[in-house]
Amino acid sequence: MDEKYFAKKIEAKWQKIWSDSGAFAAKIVDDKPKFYQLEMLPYPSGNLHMGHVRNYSVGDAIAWYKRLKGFNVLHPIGWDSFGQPAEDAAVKRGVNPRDWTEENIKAMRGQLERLGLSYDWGRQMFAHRPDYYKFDQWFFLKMYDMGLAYKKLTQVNWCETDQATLSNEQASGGLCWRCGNPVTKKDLEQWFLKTTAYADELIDGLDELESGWPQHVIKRQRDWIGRSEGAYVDFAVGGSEQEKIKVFTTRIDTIYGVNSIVLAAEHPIVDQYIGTFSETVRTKIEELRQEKLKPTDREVEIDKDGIDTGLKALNPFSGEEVPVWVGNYVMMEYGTGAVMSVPGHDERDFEFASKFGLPIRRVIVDPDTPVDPDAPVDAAHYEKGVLVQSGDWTGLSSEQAISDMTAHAQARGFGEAAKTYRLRDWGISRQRFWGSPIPIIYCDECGTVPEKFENLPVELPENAPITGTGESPLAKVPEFYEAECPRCGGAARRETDTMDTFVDSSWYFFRYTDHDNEILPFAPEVAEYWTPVDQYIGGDDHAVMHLIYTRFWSKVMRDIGLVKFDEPVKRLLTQGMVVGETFFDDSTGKRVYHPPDRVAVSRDEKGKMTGARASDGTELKYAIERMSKSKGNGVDPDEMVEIYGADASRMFVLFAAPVDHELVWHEAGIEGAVRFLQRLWRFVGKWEPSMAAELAVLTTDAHLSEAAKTLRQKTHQTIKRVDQSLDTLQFNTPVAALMELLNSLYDAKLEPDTATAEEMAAVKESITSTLLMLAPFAPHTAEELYATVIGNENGMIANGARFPVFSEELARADVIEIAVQVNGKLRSRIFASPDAPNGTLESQALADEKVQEHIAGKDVVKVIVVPKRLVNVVVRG
RNA sequence: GCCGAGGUGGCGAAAUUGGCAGACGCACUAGACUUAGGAUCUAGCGUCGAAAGACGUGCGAGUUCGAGUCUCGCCCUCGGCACCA
Repeated sequence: MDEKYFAKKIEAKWQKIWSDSGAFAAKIVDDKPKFYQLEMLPYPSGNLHMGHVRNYSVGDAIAWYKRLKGFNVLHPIGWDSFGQPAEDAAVKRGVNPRDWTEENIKAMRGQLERLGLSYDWGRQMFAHRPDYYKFDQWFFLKMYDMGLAYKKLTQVNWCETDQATLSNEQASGGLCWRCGNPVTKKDLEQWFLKTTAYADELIDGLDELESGWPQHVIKRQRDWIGRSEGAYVDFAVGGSEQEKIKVFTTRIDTIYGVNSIVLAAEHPIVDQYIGTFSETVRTKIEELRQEKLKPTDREVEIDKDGIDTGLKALNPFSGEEVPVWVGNYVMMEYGTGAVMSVPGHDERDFEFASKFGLPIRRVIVDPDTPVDPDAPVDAAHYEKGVLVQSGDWTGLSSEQAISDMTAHAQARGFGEAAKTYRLRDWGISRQRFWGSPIPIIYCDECGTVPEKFENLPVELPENAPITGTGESPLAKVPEFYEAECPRCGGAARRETDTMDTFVDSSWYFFRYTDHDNEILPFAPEVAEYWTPVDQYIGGDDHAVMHLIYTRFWSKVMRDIGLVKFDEPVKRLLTQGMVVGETFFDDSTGKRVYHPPDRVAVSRDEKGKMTGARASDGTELKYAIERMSKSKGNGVDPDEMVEIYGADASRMFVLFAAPVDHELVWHEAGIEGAVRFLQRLWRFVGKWEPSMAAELAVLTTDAHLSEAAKTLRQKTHQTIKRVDQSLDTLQFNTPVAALMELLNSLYDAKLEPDTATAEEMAAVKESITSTLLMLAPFAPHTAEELYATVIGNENGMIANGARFPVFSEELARADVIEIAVQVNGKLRSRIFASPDAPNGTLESQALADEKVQEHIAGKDVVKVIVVPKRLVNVVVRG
């Protein structure tokens, strides 16, 4: 072996060996349990960033660990290769999106390969290739048949910057998920997938995921679906029996407090009666409608606004007539677009009523603090309580009233129990070229007709005029849109919108199991072996986008009969962001990343940074920001691999912070990982010549020197720690444990030329264990050294090596240190056997010199002994 | 405003789940080796103190023989949501 650790050389060597031998190609086998390890697939932008490196290093560590633990591991990778950046590139540089994408994939695959990730490259999927998107279309047609895909005219979320439609999930928070700019609304006809059909299942299924998914993701999904239980109540309007306004309320118990009905400006009743409204009212309504189209500014609280239409509605409970208003705070998209306004018990209604001087009545009181029901209402009291001024229901508790009044409304036919959801159907139409065409044809004779399954895929044309102005480029390509009606054979027009790229990622990981199937997206029996995904890893920015869509898709696949389970991902891990240190010039805002040659950092004697200057002497400020090219604080993974090696880069990323924490990239930190690998390399190099020969296998009761015995104990303690950590998805602590073990190997102070045969065997056992445990973090180095130590060139994978087995007996120390406290304060330490009886420990502690000093002249009240840990002497006086 | 997560050395963090706070690493300090060091090795490194020792996990209380960990109250930071009836 080389004297020096030369990362590039061994990395290239092992990458070739793995690739040539098909080491990571997955096959269905009977004699091992399967493990499906998956990471969120990359968008082929052309450049890998450190976030990818983190994501994939974690995934690879698990894949390696599971392989060494005897699992049959499937660890695939593919490309989320449809999407807007390809079109942006086409607009900006006139390149063909397809060529641009293919080239990027090639470049990024190279980057991934240089990291030595253990993927089964043979199973790659490419979203932009017809053999894949054919099945997006296949699924679409299935959903169309099932009534789960439909078209309607609605206000869609529209991003002016990107000139693109967004789903609700992609416009969450009123900001575009891609560019972060505020979202506006636009009227557009578009195709929807009925995610709401599975709303209850999507929410209830979260219970099953509690044990394997991060809590915050579950919480966000639950909030996003936003189920709320209450009742619909009909208010007759315009003095007619037939015309009704249906409201949704969760507080039917407050219905005697209704002072008005408030409608969203877009409510159909408004249009129906618009002719009867005064000019002033019509103008105001138009104004309110326009306001809603504007982008939402989150910082500014919107003032309540509205107008009395002059219409009257009848409260079916009280028989009271109340005015019908239009209000800007009522959303057409939620509930029924109409609310019963109860200012006494709802904050928003209170604000509205206060502003317009509408009457406010109290109908709920707190039974414990009696108030005069007629006293003026100072604020909205939304707490539940006991009903007052509520006809026959007066005196009931809110809970009782809710159930009784709902039943009453139902019996009389003017209401019913209802559930509403915040979740809305998924709008998938995109006026884009670079996506999967929606397989629908419009025929003048037959109307909307689905394409025939046998005509799939509906292929994208070679070229289209891409302008980035918001219309679908496909609408300008006659060869594409001119079609034959699948029903009557007449001339017809093809749908020119393409699907949201989130469609591709909703089912891609099933395709890996059977990636070249031409008939079906995948064969159910093949998927049955590999799926569901055992461990999924990605950023939590997808908590409500991709991760809701893919759950929805699985439920549809189950109903089609492709899979048998409800939830596609058993365990989910969300890794934290990788952020960069930036130095910037406060006056110009110009940012500089921190390679030491460009920024001079001054520190005090403790190492704390006191200031920073650019090379020209300007004083710089320090900040931590999301890594990005525009901020100039990005780190190029290729450069890291070039300088430090893939193993050190990967190891550092795992070691530097817990996976779910944000990771601040410090160039210096990576050197620690390099030093560790070099130290290990030197140690193995020193011992390797004497270990090439077969050494005796150590038995459990081998008679060992003190040094060798201690080493063996440490080795086994480390095996336990590393095994447990990896099993519970911790990666920083096992790396630390391996560093400790290497420190112990050095501390043992054994030398090859003086060591006994037993000591040599103990060192060898320790080293082999270290290398096997290192493989998940630094596989190339581990393989290379392992091959050297065991004298077999093929390495771990080829030899079917297994994770070292922990032995409780060997991990146990003969003598352990036990803390001795007096009144809870640490006073001394004693040494004892780990299984010394409590009585022995007690008397040993009491006899201790320092303890004696502290208890002299006092009464020993009691002595608490915690086996293997401490003795606490409690004294008084 | 509502919901969630979290405050531990100069920094990233550990802490066997109520039992020796600060493992491991970075940075820093001193020394050795060296033609050289941004290599390697040795030692030091929570605060105060010469030492003995005292204090120390955001702040204040409580439970306990014992609290970073449990309970209550407050402060701060970071995320998510935004009139969801």
